[in-house]
Order: sequence, then structure tokens, then C-alpha cells
Amino acid sequence: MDDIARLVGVSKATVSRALQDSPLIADETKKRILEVARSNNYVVNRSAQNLRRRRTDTIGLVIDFPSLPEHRLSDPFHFELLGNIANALAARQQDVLWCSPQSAHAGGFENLLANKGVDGIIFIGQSGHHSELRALAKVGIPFVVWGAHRDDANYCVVGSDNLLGGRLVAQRFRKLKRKRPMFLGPKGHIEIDQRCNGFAQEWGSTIEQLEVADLSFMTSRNAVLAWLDSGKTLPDALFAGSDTMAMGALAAMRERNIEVPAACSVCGYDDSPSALHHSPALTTVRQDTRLAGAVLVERLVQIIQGNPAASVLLPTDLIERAT
Amino acid sequence: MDDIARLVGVSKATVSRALQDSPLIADETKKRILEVARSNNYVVNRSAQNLRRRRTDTIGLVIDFPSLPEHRLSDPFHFELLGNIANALAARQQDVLWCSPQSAHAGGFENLLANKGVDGIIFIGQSGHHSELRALAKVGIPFVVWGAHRDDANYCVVGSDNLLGGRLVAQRFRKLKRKRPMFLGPKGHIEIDQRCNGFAQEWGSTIEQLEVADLSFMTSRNAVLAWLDSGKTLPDALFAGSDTMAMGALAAMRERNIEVPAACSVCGYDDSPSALHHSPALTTVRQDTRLAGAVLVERLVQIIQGNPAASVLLPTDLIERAT
DNA sequence: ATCACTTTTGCAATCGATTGCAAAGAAGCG
DNA sequence: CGCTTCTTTGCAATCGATTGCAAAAGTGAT
Repeated sequence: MDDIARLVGVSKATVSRALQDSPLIADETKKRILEVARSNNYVVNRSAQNLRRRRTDTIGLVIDFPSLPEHRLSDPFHFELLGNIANALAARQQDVLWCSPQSAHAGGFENLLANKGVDGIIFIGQSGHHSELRALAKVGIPFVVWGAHRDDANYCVVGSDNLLGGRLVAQRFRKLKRKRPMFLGPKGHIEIDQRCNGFAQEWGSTIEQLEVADLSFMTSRNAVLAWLDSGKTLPDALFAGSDTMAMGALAAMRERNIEVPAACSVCGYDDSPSALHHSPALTTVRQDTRLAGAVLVERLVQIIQGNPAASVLLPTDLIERAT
Repeated sequence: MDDIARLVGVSKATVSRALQDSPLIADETKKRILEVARSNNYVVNRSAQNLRRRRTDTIGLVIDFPSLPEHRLSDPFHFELLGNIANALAARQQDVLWCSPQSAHAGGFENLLANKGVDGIIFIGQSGHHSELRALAKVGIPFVVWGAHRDDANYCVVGSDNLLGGRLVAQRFRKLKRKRPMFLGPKGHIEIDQRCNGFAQEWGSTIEQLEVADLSFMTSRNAVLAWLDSGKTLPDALFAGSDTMAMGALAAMRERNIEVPAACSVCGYDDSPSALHHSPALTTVRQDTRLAGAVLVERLVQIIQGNPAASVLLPTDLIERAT
């Protein structure tokens, strides 16, 4: 920057202001400076800028999946969400720093800001860390989380309305005149529990649950196979906590020649591509990841600017398809 | 840091060295400093550190898909790759800055380093930007790209052996005694072209290609439907350029009651989860994303340290499944 | 030409670390 | 005890911007 200043014959301060398009600088001067800067292809040094401004225009993204093996992001849903968050941030000239859960957690979340040099954090999935997040909020670190709502959250959580999603599925099963629905999914996973509860609420009674240990295709397939082979009566409708689990169930049913949807109607959750691509196409509950990304970012920016932001419950809708 | 120095009764320089675990500092002093630093939960300011060190320990990840609508990362393969790159970098204490293609390209790739403050760049997919990348390499910016090999690349590209992948598929079709194979995929997409060429090489003659405009499920499904309805003779083996396209083809075949694999054997590419979950399970060519991530990172680190690194061709293998 | 304003520019401090070099302290040896 | 050598520590410059405040230049009215 010194060089540019010398070349143009002004001071460093003037160059800095010109590059920021400050109204303090005369248009003519500004033009001259920008000209020279461009032709010498100079760009401001981000590190120096960050230091001086005490702000990095970068936010940290922490994806935490204690439930997934080896921290692999298998679920396409999260991928979509991620991409949309990145886009929403890019639109605001902010960058995304991907913090692996290991490294993020190593220094403790409260150090993440100074440590990684980010202005705020987006947590995807708060599952096991609720109390830590509460503490974080107390310290005043700007962050938002994607996940399920809970009354005792003193921080901003954005999530889709899992209760509503469950209810929509119940409505569909009722419309299809199903009598004996079953829920497929793990217990203790807060978002999935809410889907199940929403269903029960709307259905008017508790729902039988085929419990599985994780969210994977194979686990669900095996669980459903075991159920089918156990001789228990077949439900006439199955609500799976996610599309991946639904696909597992569908695979099992095909293997045992259960007609879908004739013998058993199936609903998934997430509207992942594979749900659409399956034949018969899987009925599922859609979460609007584009909106989700936009809202997460908007709230976080609010918070960074010092204005508290309330949690948001995003709408969901049922995509009726063949199953 | 000044505060910590005062608290311990040493100079700032000593604190800085102690925190870096420098051998210059006596163990006893070091311990005292670390103690105080921790109890005051002090962490070094990343921005200042970056500025002084002229290094950020952060690499930029640019995912560029001119071919995908709205910059959506629909393909699970890239998601996997991404996760594995992040893990490989985390293992080396490096962070990942996700650069959206828009913002990355806006300032021009050559400014990405200073502009975003990253030490190097990983490009996923070089498709349209070959000449820009050549220029980048000339300027001496450290980067690696994931993609297809080409002779005129003066930069380090890591990619899987698409030619080999194509050959493996040809071998399988021959083993299955198929006579009239067809290739499904777009033309002009360098990696997919290589897959097709590898097939033709091994098969011993060119292969008929059902050309599609993009990589999507629907486009492939529709193309295959149109083919089936056109009355042309059905191929007895179909090699799709990606799993997603293969799934589209399978959907079309199911709709027209073509028996797979009896009437037509099908191979995909990528080993995406949906390939495994489909029934019948899709035969596909696996790319080892974990290895890919590790190699990309290792090469980039090499280059950042000033040692040139050669391109790498990663092995692939065929996963034989029902189709 | 002087004065009061307004518009532009520059000076110099500052952000928070890292590091070369010199100095202080400790240890070893004759 | 004096001298050399090695181990520890501190001083102060430096990385490359941003910004409050003061100074200079320009404008217009008297």
C-alpha cells in the first residue's frame, strides 16, 4: 500500500480510504488511485486488515455429528444446508471457515473466535452440546445453531418444525385410511423424537416405534427385516425419521416382497434426492434448506452486530409421492 | 499477551516463545507462563499472528461447477471428497476456507491468496478454467486441483484414473458376455470423456453414446426413456458416466419394464450411497475419496513449502453388484 | 485581501503478535 | 577469581493495514 501511495503521490491513508470508497476522498483522486492499484494488481492484505479492524468477515461453521461414524457427513441434507449457508454468506461478502469438530472442540468452543479468527459461529446440530452452548451464550459469543428447539435454550436456534412435519405425516396416513402406523428411528435424537411426537399428537395416540441404533441405511434395513421375519403383524404405514432410514425400510420390504404402498405406505423425512429417484418415489417431508441457510446467516449477522435475535421455526411441507 | 507477560513477570517475547513451546525458554518458566495463560483463558490472536507470520495455516477450497445449476452441489461424491479434505487438513492443523465460486472468481483467482488470506488453494474441478490455472501456476501461486489429467497442465492435478475405471467396466461387460454396450453421459466433460475413452480402449472399438446435456437424474431418465420409446434396439449393457445418471437410466428401464440386469446390465461411477441402496444394487466404479483428500492435502503442503509436486493418478476399482 | 467554512489530504498511533540480536545470568574450567 | 561458553531472557523493529485528529487546500462572501 505504501508503494501505491508513492506511485500516485499521495499518502497511505488516502490510498486506504480510496480503496474503501470513502466519501472523504475526492472522486478524481479516488479514480487515480484505483487505476494504479489495479494496474499493479495490488490487493489489500487480509491479515493486516483483519488485525486492524478487529473483524474478519469470516464465520466458522461447526458440523458436529457425534452420531455419525468417523465424522463423515453422509447425509445429503446437511450437504445441501451447507451449500446454502455458504451462498447466503457469500451474498453478504462473508467467508466460511469450516471447522472440523475435532479442532473446534479441542480448544473449546469459547476459544474458537480468537483462535480461528472468526466473527461468529454457526453450529449445525447441537445434539450433545446443549450445556456448552448455554455457557457460550452467557459469555456473549455470537453464534446460532441449526437444530431442534428447546425451551431452555438461551441462544438462537433455527430449525424446521419437526412437530409439524410429524403431524403432516399423520394427516396423510389418515387420508390414506391407514390404521396401524409405525415409526422407524432411534430414540434420544432430539429432532427425530420431535417428528415422532408430532405424529403421535396429530394421530391422537402414541405410535409403535421400531427403534434403531443409528441413522444409517443398513441398520434400518436390518431392523425392518428382523421385524418382518419375526412374524409380528405388519403395520400398514411406516413413518421413518429420515429418508435414509426410509430407503433402508423400502429395501427390506422389497426383499420380503411387501408391496409398497399397497400393503404398507411409507413416509421419509428430508426430501433427499434419493427419495425422488427411488421407485416408487418416496413420500417425504421437505425442509427448505435454502431458506434455512438464509435465515441462519441473517440471524447470525444480527447477533454479531449486537442485536439479540430470537429463535426461528421454519415451515415444512409434505411432498406426496408414490409411497 | 502483554497482560500475561506482566502477570508472570516476564517479557512479551518470552510469553510468545513459551506459547510456541520454543526450546529457548526454560521449562520452569514455560510451565509458569502456560499456567497463567490458561487460567486467564488467553488465546493468541489469530489475525495478529497471521500478519506477523505471513502465513495463515488456512487453505482455500474452491468448488467450481459451471455445469451445475445455481451452484448447487448435488453430487454426493463431492460432498465426501470435501469432508475428507477437511479431515486431512485438520490433521495438519490447517483450516479450510470455503470460497464460493462467485466470490473466488470475482477478484480473480490470482488475488485469492492475499484477498482471502489463505496459504494455498484446492480447486475441485478445473473444467472450464484450464488456461486460467496455467496462468496461476506461472505466477507461482500454490494450488492443486482435483480433476482429470491433461498433458498440458503445468500444475499439480490429483485425480482418479478415469481411463482405468472405464476399462474395468469394459472388462466386466465382457465377462458378462455382453455384446452391444452403450455409454450414457454428456460430451465435453473431460473426466466423463475419459471414462468413455477408457471403455472404448479396452473394448476394442468405439462405443455408441447416448448423449445428454447435463449430469442430472432427470435428464438421463428422460434420455433413456426417449431411446427406449424410439424403437431402436436395446443395448445389453449400459455404462453411465456417474451414479446419478445410472439411477436415472434404471428408473427409465423400470418404467418400461426392462429387466436389469437380465436384459441390460448397468454400471455407474462414483460408488455413491444411493448406488448401494438401490435395488438391485448398482455396480459402480469406486473412487477413494479418503485417499484423494489425503493426497491433495499432502501435495498442496509440499507446494506451499516450495517443493514442486507431480500430479497423481489415483487407482480406482470396480464394485461388482447386482446390476 | 481577509475570514469563515467546507472539502481533501496527511501524520502518526494502533491493532497483537513474532523474531533477530544483544545482554544478562549460570555453569564449567584452569 | 577471571574467562569462556552456554542457556535464558528482553529490547525493539516489523508485519500491512485503519482511523482520529490536525493541517492544508479550496470556495465564496465580504
